[in-house]
Parts: sequence; structure tokens; C-alpha cells
Amino acid sequence: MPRTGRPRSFDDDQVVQGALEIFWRRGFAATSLRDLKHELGVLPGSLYAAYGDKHALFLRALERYADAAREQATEIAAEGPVLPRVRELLLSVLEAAQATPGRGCMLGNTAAELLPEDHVAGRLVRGGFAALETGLESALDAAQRSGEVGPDIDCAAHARLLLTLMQGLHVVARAEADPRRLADAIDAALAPLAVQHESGPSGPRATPSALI
Amino acid sequence: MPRTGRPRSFDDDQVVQGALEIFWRRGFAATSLRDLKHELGVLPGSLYAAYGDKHALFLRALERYADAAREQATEIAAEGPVLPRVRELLLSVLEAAQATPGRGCMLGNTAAELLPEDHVAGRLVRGGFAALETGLESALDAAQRSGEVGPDIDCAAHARLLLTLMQGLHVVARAEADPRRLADAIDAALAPLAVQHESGPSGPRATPSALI
DNA sequence: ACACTTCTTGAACGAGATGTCAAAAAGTTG
DNA sequence: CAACTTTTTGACATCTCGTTCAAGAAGTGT
Repeated sequence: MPRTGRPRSFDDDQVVQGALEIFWRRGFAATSLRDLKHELGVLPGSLYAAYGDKHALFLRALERYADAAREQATEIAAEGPVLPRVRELLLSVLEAAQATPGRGCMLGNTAAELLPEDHVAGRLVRGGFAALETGLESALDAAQRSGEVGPDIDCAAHARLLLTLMQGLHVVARAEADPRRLADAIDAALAPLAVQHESGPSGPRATPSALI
Repeated sequence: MPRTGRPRSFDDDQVVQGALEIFWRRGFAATSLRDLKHELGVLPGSLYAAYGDKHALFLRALERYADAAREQATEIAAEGPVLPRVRELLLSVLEAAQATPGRGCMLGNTAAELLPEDHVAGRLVRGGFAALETGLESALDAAQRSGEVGPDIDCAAHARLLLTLMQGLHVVARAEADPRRLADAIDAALAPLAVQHESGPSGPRATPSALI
């Protein structure tokens, strides 16, 4: 007996990815189904049959974004020096702000637009933030064990600081004509993490291990 | 000859203030004229006669918010210890996130929602950010002169860092059940500014002025 | 080839959005 | 009081939104 019908004419992954890019750029409310139809080539009827409604499709896209963030978060704690990689991550926010202005981070955008009303989106945003935070924390922990990061650093607190700084960069960079101006703020946040505080004009500083 | 007509039945300041609160909470697009009518008691016709259109009223409200931010920015560099006041400012973001969830900072919200498309709003947001940044910078400068902040601190870079951190707090706090969890991130950012680095488990540290 | 199932298509709907307008209302000035 | 000006009022035009639906198209399995 025939149990299968006409197959989908579009690829699920492609549609979710395309929806992700549109929602990322325009946000949830400002993205209309006409936009999705125009940019994805899928008519509203098919979208509703496949995903339910606009909000459900948005959640699919946000989930994919959060997964990508999770993946990126695990890469921070890889082998080798950690601080340059964290610095690169934060600088990439500024480069992205210049290369593709007005996009920011979809987790932060969603937090600003839909939280705390939207509980399902809230769960996804929380998950993405938590993944970034724990990724940063374990990276700092490893760097502390290897001596790259000073022993008196609270890695958990600094992981939260770096996550918050990253979200702030996404916001502030939108208002900057040249987002690279924020690079020294990144360095100001990272400098205290390194063991060797370079000496200022007051001359070389005694090492912490000196008894006197 | 009669040159004046019927006077306004509403107070301009009150309407702009009310619009500010609604736009602040809901954003530009999600606020409808029906909302404004319902919460301000002013019908769309009067609003259009008085302000032009919804966007113009939004700009009036945003301008007022930016003015308030400017005023707050000048208060940071007042007499007395600066760092506790900066800490209090950042902590107040977390308290506001708990007391009135889903509001954030209207400058950051506008940056996320309308920039870089809206150039007029962009000018206001840039102005507000710049005021906060210069307020923080001059406060850190004064604290550095008074010895409260270490001499090898780049005050301009740290002012940018603190502004960015503040905006990040507004975003991340939306996703936190208990925003106070972010307080240690604030302390992690502020600790390196103070002159006296409290000693870790490795014992007391030599003062920078020691010759040996 | 046929029966059956699922998907696509495009129009249509109700709701709600912004913005407009003519008439009535309410002041002010001589 | 009367002339004049401006504001208020509430209905209305127009548009776009998310969503639904019936009919036709396109597959699959026996």
C-alpha cells in the first residue's frame, strides 16, 4: 500500500539556515513572511506545513545558532596559548561588526527583543550564553594550570566578564563608525589576566615570589 | 486681531516622558499608536499634529533618555572616591534588571533594533555612548591623579571597557534568573584598576616604589 | 496504470498597523 | 459677544501582517 506522498521540494537545512540569516539580521518581529518567501523561495503555506508558524521557525533558527555558539565555545579551550585565542575571539566581534554591520549576536539580539517574555527563546539564549561562559571558564582554568594566567585570577568571574564584554561589544560596535576603536578595551580587559604585568614608567616591579 | 487658538490639553513633557517609558520597555517597532493612546490618553491625531509621526516622537523620547544619560555621566566624576561609584553604577544595572525586567538600556536597545539604518537615532545613541565614555574617562583620570587608580592604567581604554561592560550587562542580565550572579564579573573588571593588588596565597607583594 | 498520500500554490481572511481628514470643540483677542 | 485660530475627536483609508484553505501537482508503492 502507498504510504509516502510527494517529497519536499526544499532542503530543510537550507531553509533553516536561510531563515537564520534573515532573523539574525532583522530580528524576529521585523522579519515578515514575505521576506522569507522572497529570500528562501518557499511560500507561506509550505512553511506553515513544515514548521508550524513563524515563531517555531525562528526557534529552529535560534537553536541552530546556539548550537554553533556551543561548538565555537568548545574550541576556545583547545591546546596551546589561550589568551591570544580569546583575544582573537573578541576581536572577531569587531571585525564582524565592520564586515556585516547591523547583525550583532543573535543570542544577544533575541535577549533584547524577546526576553523575558518568550520562555522558549529564553531557554535557548540561556543555553548559548552558558555554553560560552563555561567554554571561557574551562579555557581560563587550563591556562591557569599551565601558568599562562596568574594564580590569583578568579576564572569563573572572568569568564562571566568576558561573555558580558563580548555582548557589549556587539552592541556598542553598532554605534561606532570604526569598531576597531574598541580593540584597546579588549586589551584592557585581558591584560590583568596574564602573569607578567609589564612595567609602567615607574620601573621594573618586584616578582611576587620575592620575600622582601 | 486673534492670533492664538485652543491650547493643548496635554503637557508636552508628560507625553514625551510617557512615550519614553513605553518605547524603552517595548522598543520602537513593537509599540503601536494604540498603546500610546491607551497609556498616554492622547489620540493619534493629536500626536501627529504635535510631533509629526511615530518616529519623530520616538526620537524626542530617545533624546530625552540620552540627556538623562549625559547628566548621569557627569555625576560619575564627582568628588571623593571614584571606583566605589563606578561599581555602584554597574551594580545598579543588575538591580534594574531585577526590579524592572526586560527594559535594559534604551541606547543599547535602539542600537540593536535600528542601527545602522536609522542615522538620526544613530547620532543620538552615539552621543549618549560618548557622554558615558567621556564621563567614565574623566572620572578615571581624576582617580588616577588622586592615586586611587594605578599610574599604569590606560584610562581611555578602561572607560571604553566599562561602557561596553555596562551594555553587556544590560543584555546578559536579561537571560539570568538572578542578575546578581554577574556582580563578580563587575568586580573582576574593577579590581585591576585599584593601586593595591591584594595579595594572593603567595604572600604580600613588594610595593612598586621599592628599589629592590 | 492506479490508488493514495503529501506537498505546493495562490488567493483570501481577519486583525492590527500607520497615518489622514472633516467636523466639532475650546480657547483667545478685540 | 463675535471672529478667528488651533486642537481634539473618532471614524476612515490603506496597507501589511500572520495564518488558513481548497484545489491542483507530484511523487510512491502495489
